[in-house]
Amino acid sequence: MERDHADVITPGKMDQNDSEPADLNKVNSKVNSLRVSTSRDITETPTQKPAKVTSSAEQENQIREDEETHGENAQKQLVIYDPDVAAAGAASTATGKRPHARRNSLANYTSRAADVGAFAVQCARCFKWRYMPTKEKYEEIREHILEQPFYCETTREWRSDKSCDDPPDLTQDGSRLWAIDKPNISLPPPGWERLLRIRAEGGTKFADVYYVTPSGERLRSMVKVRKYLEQHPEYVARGVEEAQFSFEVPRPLQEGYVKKRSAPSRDINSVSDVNPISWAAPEGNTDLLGGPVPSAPSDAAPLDVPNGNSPKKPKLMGESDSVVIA
DNA sequence: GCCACCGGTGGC
DNA sequence: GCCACCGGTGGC
Repeated sequence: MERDHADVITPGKMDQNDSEPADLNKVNSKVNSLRVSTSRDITETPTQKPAKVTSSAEQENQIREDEETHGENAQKQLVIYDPDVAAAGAASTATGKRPHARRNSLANYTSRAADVGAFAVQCARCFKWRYMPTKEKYEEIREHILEQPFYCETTREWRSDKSCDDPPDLTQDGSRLWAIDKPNISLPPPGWERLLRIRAEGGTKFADVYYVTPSGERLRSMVKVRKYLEQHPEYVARGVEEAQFSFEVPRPLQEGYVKKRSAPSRDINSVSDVNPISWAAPEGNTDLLGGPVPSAPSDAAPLDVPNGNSPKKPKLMGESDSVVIA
């Protein structure tokens, strides 16, 4: 295949010395530096099955089924995006005028797009979510997630030392925006960065991917990458190749986050919709994530802050969001 | 003027 | 219907 170039970086044991749960603080600080303005009213109809809890055996079967059905692993790696300040966003958009401000200072985040706040990966065994200490580590794991499933013990690599017996690092409550990432995306070449920008709610797209070249240029399509490499053969000489780039974006779990394209021509059929199946219940696959999440006791998800006053009722995933598995 | 962000669309 | 790609533009 074209994506086997695992030797590009092979950090093998790249252990950044993030020990301890301080890792999470790290993640947090990242989060805090980027705000989101999405006014994601949770108008989600709670029609989804409320996270049925099944035996792990059942789940494994479920997983297997899904794997066969969808040809994808059941274990999803996630990009989590913290829409805290939802209220702020709502305020600015309520005026009807374009709040086309760019965030920079975290003080005035009237912006819409934002960076991903934190990354988590689901254990293939217990299905609990584990924070990734850094985006880089996340990307490493994602690159081979299909062949090398992630387990809680993997957190040893950054000395987090979680096991399946430990409570989850976080659960899918309504306090964040969750998105399912695509598996096996190649690491960016050394010196390059893959940038994921989440768009504001209600737009026509969920996110954008940019590659930042070592010299700081931003490339936003394969066409541009190709062109760039042509003009900079030195990178090619050093082994940079197109296969190392992917502009795939995650999918939001929150249905309706992205506006559907309005039908170009009114077709009598489509006008009265009639076809709720077409995307109301996509993939027909709604329980994976809702699985085993142990009712997340008080394990105070490190990221939820602003909504500290929200109902502390442990909402299981699927309860407020319809789970859309990519 | 630059660029981050968004919308639109053509091709699959 | 999705998504790769690109044009437009508001805010700086």
